[in-house]
Amino acid sequence: MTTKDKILDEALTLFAKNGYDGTGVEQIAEKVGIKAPSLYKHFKGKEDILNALIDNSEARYEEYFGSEQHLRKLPESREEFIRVTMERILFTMHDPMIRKIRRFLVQEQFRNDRLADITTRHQLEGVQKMYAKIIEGMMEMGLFVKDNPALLANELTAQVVLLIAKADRQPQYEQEITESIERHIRHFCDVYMRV
Amino acid sequence: MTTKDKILDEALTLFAKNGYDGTGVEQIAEKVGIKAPSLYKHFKGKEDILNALIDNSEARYEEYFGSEQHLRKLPESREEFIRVTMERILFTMHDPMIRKIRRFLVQEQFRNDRLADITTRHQLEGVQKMYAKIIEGMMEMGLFVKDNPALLANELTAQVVLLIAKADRQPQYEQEITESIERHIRHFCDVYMRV
DNA sequence: TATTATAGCTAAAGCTTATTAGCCTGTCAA
DNA sequence: TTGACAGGCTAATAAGCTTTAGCTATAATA
Repeated sequence: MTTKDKILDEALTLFAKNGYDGTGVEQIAEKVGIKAPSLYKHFKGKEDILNALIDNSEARYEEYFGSEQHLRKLPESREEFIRVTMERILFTMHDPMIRKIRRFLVQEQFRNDRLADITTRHQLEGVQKMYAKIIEGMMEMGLFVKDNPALLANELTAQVVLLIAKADRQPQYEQEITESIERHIRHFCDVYMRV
Repeated sequence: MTTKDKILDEALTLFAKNGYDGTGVEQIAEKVGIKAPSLYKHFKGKEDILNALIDNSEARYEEYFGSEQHLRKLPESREEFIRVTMERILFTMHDPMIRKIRRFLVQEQFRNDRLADITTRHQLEGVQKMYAKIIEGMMEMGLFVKDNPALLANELTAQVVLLIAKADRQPQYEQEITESIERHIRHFCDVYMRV
């Protein structure tokens, strides 16, 4: 891991924790193990670090939501659908990098148009499109009732996104949040799955 | 409006726009029309202003979600339910004070436990409880199918909350967001209302 | 009327912050 | 071997920040 990458990594950690304005370049440097002025050998300034992080968030978005990996093997039963969906949600909740990006975006979403756009893609369009495809595939397999897949994907994901956001700010409720999410998914299956 | 109130008002406006750390006491003072040191005749410091704002957000929560005003006259038809729900949502979206509190909370939710708690109440529990009661009442009237009202309320409100958040950061999409919300509510009625 | 409190002001302290200038060392290529 | 460069360092600058001290005028009160 190069120093440049280490800077980005620690900067993201700190921005996620204390926000961009709440984080000093000195703090970042200290975590990296160098002195603040040395940062300027790698980046033009604090804002340059921010922009690099935005680029990374954008790339991460493509990588995670853009791939069609999740389509390779569609769930073939109600229980399998619930299981893989819960697995994906728990992964999203706990993966350190995704967590940091999520917290970072939530706090900085109003800083500029690009951040606003990425936040919407992460929070709405990304998950929505991903599940729309899965649900569409499962409709063709006769597992879901025929309906607008995009609309159903929204019904499924909106609550999950909100509950994950709650877990981010109040980790002490994680247990019950996870249960709420599973309850919601089961309810979703009750309503939209073919018996 | 006293100076103290004016300070709180302008502080909230600025915190909502640029965040707490992104706002200087000098800016607040300037908006109020006084010099920065004069602020200290009214508040012990910047953090004292923040705490007063948190108190206000808490009070505003009670006032808006705690009241049972919305229960006095329950909608008596599908179209009336859609109409009053859309009205309430549009009000929530546009009311300047509620908007500011929403933006403020979103950005500062990680600053301390109290802010995290209030954010959850505003974003989840408040709306959810309010609609749970409305839906429960309408179930008794035979308008909704019998089900768990809290669960249905979640299905209804989660998407609305997410879409309002999107409108906050990307007001240029307000038109389509409003349409999405109405579409979602109609879908909700299709699924859960008695014909 | 005398006095006291309120609420503004200027000046400035004192700290933090981002950034720059300039130096030093080790590495690698000519 | 020499020279260039990458990447670290210290010292310092310059600006910004919050907050305090102390002055003044007005309004309320005894």
